[in-house]
Amino acid sequence: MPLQDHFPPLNREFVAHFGEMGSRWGINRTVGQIYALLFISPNALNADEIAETLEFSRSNVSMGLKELQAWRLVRLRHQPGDRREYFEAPADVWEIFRVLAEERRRREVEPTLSMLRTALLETPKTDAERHAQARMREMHDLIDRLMTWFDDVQKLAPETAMQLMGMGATVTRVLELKDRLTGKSAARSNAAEKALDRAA
Amino acid sequence: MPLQDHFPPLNREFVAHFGEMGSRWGINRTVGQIYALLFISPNALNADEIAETLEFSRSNVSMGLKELQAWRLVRLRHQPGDRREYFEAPADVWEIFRVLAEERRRREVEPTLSMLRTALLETPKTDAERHAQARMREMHDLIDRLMTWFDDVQKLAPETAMQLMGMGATVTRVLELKDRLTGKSAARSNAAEKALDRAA
DNA sequence: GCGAATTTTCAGTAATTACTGAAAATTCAA
DNA sequence: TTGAATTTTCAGTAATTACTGAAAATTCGC
Repeated sequence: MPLQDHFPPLNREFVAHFGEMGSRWGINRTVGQIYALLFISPNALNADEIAETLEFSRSNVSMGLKELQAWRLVRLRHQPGDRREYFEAPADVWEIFRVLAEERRRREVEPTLSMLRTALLETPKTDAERHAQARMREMHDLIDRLMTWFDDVQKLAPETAMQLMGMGATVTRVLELKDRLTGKSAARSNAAEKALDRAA
Repeated sequence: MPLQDHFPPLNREFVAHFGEMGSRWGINRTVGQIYALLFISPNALNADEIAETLEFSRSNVSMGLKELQAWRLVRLRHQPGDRREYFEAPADVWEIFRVLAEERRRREVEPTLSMLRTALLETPKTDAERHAQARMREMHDLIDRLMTWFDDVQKLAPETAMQLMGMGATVTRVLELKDRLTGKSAARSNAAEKALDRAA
């Protein structure tokens, strides 16, 4: 009886969903499915088990696992008395999020910032270039700010970061205090009010 | 003399970069390039101008613009005395970020949450399903928390949100105060210290 | 309404990306 | 070492996605 016969409908659907989602990101369908399978699996799986469950070729699984390792999304283990390699997804979902964010940043954000910085060093020759450079500066500054801030949040210990999530309202209060001290008017939004209620 | 001869190197590179980046996301290369071109353009462009500058077919530009409109990333304008449609990217980079985040959420996060919620309503039949469901709950709860918190931040007015970016350290202080009041130990990270210095 | 200007659609084709099986490479126990 | 077990590579092919030109649809001034 092949393994995939033991693959329950609930689990199948989860795996299928991540296959679909994977293709909306740059990640391909089968890589998404392999990751999803590992994520919900109670124990580490070897490549043959994955291939049999998902009905992919062994070589496809090998390539998929390589990509997941490049993303640092799966961990390699060895079972005593078994030469095969077993793979698992980290247990802590917050860690998974953190790793994913780091990798996307390294692969997408940093090259973009670097391109922008290079472009900003050039002396514009025409009006078109002058305007383009001004726009690039706006983009650069936004990304740079988002990243600096994200660093601050991300480097906190998981439980502190999770705490932070429930505290948007408190943050708003701090800003208001600062505004009051610096004499600016603190226009408190409706959204902030709701967050305040939830936090209370 | 074709328009693309006036397309300066600085601008070309920016457009090319966003083409590459586009394909790393689900977005295709030409859509990324069209958006980049509109982003750095000092004035709204019509489809023919875009097609000529980027050397795409007119129909390709038409499809690309449709997709950008579906993402709410471009705005349609009309010039007096001209029947053609002109397109532009919003000037405010923070607004662009907000719209992008909203769309990705609608297209990717909400369907995932919905799938997870459905799966969590099922009664697990096997151990495999029981474990899978527990993992799905962890994932659901993380995403749900991230989204709630992101709502709070996002709904603030742009300048307030931008202010917030510079205040990771203040947030940490608030958390420490809360910890002290509730008797927990407040392990303040090195990263938070650095953020504090920067904010001061 | 007519017709020129403009945009959209879509079938066909090109380009890209994904997947497979077979063969090569690696690993490790004996 | 040898060789069985296992993993990786890769050339060929399948599947998917992107792009084009031509035709259809729409829009709007007259």
